[in-house]
Amino acid sequence: MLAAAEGRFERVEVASACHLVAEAIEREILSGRLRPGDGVGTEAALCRQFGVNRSTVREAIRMLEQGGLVQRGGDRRLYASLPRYSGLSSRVSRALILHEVTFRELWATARVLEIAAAEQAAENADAAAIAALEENQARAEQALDDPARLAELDSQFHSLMSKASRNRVLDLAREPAGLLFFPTTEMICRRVPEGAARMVAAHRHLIEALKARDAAGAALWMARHVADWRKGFERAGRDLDEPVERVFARHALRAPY
Amino acid sequence: MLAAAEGRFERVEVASACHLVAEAIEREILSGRLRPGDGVGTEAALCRQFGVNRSTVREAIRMLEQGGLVQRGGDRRLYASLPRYSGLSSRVSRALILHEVTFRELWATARVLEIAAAEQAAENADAAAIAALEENQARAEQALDDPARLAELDSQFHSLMSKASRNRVLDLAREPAGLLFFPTTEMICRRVPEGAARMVAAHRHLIEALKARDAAGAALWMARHVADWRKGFERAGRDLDEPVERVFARHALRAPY
DNA sequence: CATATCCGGCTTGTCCGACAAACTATGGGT
DNA sequence: ACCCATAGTTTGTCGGACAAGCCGGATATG
Repeated sequence: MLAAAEGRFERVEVASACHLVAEAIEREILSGRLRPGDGVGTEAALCRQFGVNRSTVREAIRMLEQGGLVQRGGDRRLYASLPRYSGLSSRVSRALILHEVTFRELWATARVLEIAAAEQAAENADAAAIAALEENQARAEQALDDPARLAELDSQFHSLMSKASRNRVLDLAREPAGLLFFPTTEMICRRVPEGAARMVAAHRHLIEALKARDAAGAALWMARHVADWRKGFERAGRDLDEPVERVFARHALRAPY
Repeated sequence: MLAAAEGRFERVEVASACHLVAEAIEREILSGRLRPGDGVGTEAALCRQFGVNRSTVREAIRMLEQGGLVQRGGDRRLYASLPRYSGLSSRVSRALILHEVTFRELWATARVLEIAAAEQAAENADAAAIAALEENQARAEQALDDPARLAELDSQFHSLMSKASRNRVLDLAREPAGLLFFPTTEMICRRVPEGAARMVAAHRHLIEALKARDAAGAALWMARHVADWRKGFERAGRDLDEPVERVFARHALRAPY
């Protein structure tokens, strides 16, 4: 049994050496004294500084590594680093799957996030971002009869749209849901023949709205696009209240850091 | 220098033993063969099964522990577990701070997420959730002249609202932004005298909208509430394009797992 | 018989020392 | 100035060790 946390007292702070070491290094980075890209020092040096064994230091490093605060360079050396968005997103996706959230929850959340991304992209997208979207669109038009490729391109389209919003908070909030949509979109394209055409049409209108700096138009077309996804999902005979399948963990599982 | 990832070839998969061990255990949990709460086995047992040294197993465990897939019980034994939302949120918040996102990004994202939470809470809140919000409101009305307490209650109010939406995806997407708002709200309450009154008034209207199952009303009042935050922020002489301060890391840093 | 106590085993956290493989740097030869 | 070999560093892993905490069972005691 896990220890019950039933009020009254706070858990007493029993900190093991490796946690203390990890926290010390973490503080150094969070406070800015260690800047991303700086070397953290060799394991032996850390042993000397903290006065603990190398095994202990290595356990601490493993923890920080998972948190993305520290990274091994190509030369295997330790460098302070910024937590990568992608790693965090896949971890959040994983958590969502394990908590068996339903497609309804996923869809309702993705809906507002995607619409917001489209709106803000219409306001903030630069030429490069729009060019990237158009290239994606060109590829999608070549792949109308390849559901797997199309689903991947759709996923990428939304990711590019989110980046185009130049809002990193929004981008990070959106990505976990995006990761979970990807596999389902493929299923929908496979089962609903007209889905592919509607998808690229919506993407086309979205790109036009971005070029025209038309936030309302972008929001409108994104709303339609997301509504289409839901209709396709239901037309494929699926129930929105199903939990997201465990199988999809494979996509979210890929390479955390 | 960090290794450049300059196209052409994918990184060759060079997996160290401890990563392989971690991935093996991770797969076991993601696939459902190990269910949350199940014991994972002692370190010695894992050594025997994988045929590696205990140090290696321990490094693998540290990684999984950080990911929340595995937890030490009160008896220090290893149990499979669900990643806790709170741990993930604080980590995302930390990443946002380190990436020096601006208040503008934060606000624009929180805006849509909070409004969506209010709408969905109006549709889905049960009696218990509404009662929790009312208790929070009662306390806030007692604390009108205590900015720190008020800011904490506001943060809690929005968290409760998000839980009331019964949408776990939305809740998880919203929380990181919420964690970063908390310290700033305190500053605003301190500098803008009328802020506190407007805040509890908005909360009151939100609760009424929830009781009336009035999604549009809830969205409207939440929009006003969030707009107020922004006005207060600007009236306090702050610029939306400032990055979120590092100092706030203290709040986001607390107890990851 | 019920209870209290003690002891031994198991498990974790940490330490020590060791070694192969990969990488760096240094210096020598051309 | 350039190339190569050699020595030194650093990481990843290993094997073994020990103290401290927890558990269960055996034992002593009322």
